[in-house]
Amino acid sequence: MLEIAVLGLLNESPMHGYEIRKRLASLLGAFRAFSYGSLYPSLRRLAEAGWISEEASMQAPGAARSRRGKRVYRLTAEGKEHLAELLADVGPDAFDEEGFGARLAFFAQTRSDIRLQVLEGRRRRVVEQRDGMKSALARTGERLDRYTRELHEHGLESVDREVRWLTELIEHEHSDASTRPSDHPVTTVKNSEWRSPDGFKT
Amino acid sequence: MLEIAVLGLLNESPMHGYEIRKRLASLLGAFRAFSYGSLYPSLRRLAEAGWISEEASMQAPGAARSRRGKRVYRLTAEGKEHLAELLADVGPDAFDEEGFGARLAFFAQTRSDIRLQVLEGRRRRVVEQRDGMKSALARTGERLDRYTRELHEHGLESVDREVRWLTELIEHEHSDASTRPSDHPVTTVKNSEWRSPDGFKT
DNA sequence: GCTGTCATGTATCGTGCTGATACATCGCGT
DNA sequence: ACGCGATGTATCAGCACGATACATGACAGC
Repeated sequence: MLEIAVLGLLNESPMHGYEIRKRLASLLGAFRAFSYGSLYPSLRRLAEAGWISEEASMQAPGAARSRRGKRVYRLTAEGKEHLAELLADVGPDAFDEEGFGARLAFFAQTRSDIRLQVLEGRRRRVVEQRDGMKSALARTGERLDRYTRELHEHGLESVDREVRWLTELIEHEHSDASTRPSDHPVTTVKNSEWRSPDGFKT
Repeated sequence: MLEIAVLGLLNESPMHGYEIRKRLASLLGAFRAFSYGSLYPSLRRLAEAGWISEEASMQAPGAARSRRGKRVYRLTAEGKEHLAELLADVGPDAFDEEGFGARLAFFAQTRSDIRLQVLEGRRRRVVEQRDGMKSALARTGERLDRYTRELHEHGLESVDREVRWLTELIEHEHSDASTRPSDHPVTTVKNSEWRSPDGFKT
């Protein structure tokens, strides 16, 4: 989601559109690279909503490295508030690829308990996906030709890797949270993977 | 790319839009799942281009007015030709995530030398991406906060895994070609099990 | 027999992103 | 003096998504 990414970036410092895109690319890595065709309309929407302000940047000859840009975008007070709400909103959007990546990129600005909720929600989602893929592969795996099966197996392994990665992140988060009370970083992961065989009701 | 996926599917047998979507989802796995909002317009485009034909499969006594009939889509001769061109076109589009996945899903219908070109082109692309990520991580890795670095490292490992996967596929392709220098030319896959256009429960 | 609800089936619409394209200026090497 | 790559803003057609609407057959439970 561009909205959260732009606001998160502008929370660190005001920027030009061009710089936003560069920082975005390096921040999200190959994960996602937005184009100007979506960035500029998004900036306009955010400005109309009042989350950011749009100032023409004057030329300061001797001053800092204020390059000769045309428009500088800055997070407003409302925008700061809105960003906090977005980062703290642990709805379904926070768990899909896009939303999770955007939130993870700004975890440094996120409360610890929210971080945990996001990680666990994402993990729940990916586990669900993995199990679906696994059973689909078990059902139809024999009938697939070699290449399609390879594609599915590679995808399954990727998702499986993501589950393990998220598990590590969660464990690390737990051990971080318990640096004070206990000297043992290994906190027992309770509630580990109770899998109801037929559905997902709490 | 929906175009190649739809044509590839219809090359096996005629289908309804609904079934196309289901088969597409199971064929591409979690790799990609197109929605009706893109599928139906795509079917219309393909029909206008003449690659597929659109037949109303009305059944039952038609006293019912205001009834939406089922539509069966079938690959035309031109469509078959066009599909062959698409599968054999080893342009840049064949090497990005979308194009490669669509082509791989129909590798069984693809010539062996084209398969190799697609695999090697994709591998070249992914290696390039991996090296870019690796050097970017080496340059800025120390300055990143823990979460962003985790995101980048996980992404790098994923891409690295894909490189190794592609390498294995390529090696296997080579050994296949050498163990079977000129085998009996497997022509069109005769499907012994045919699905009727009206429902697909076997 | 009546009702709910699930799978099947076709279709559209608003919103948003991509890739291409178009400008323009700056810094720098040659 | 000249080009050329990086900086910088902006638009557009095409395509995909997610939500939504409508409709029918099957099948279970009351």
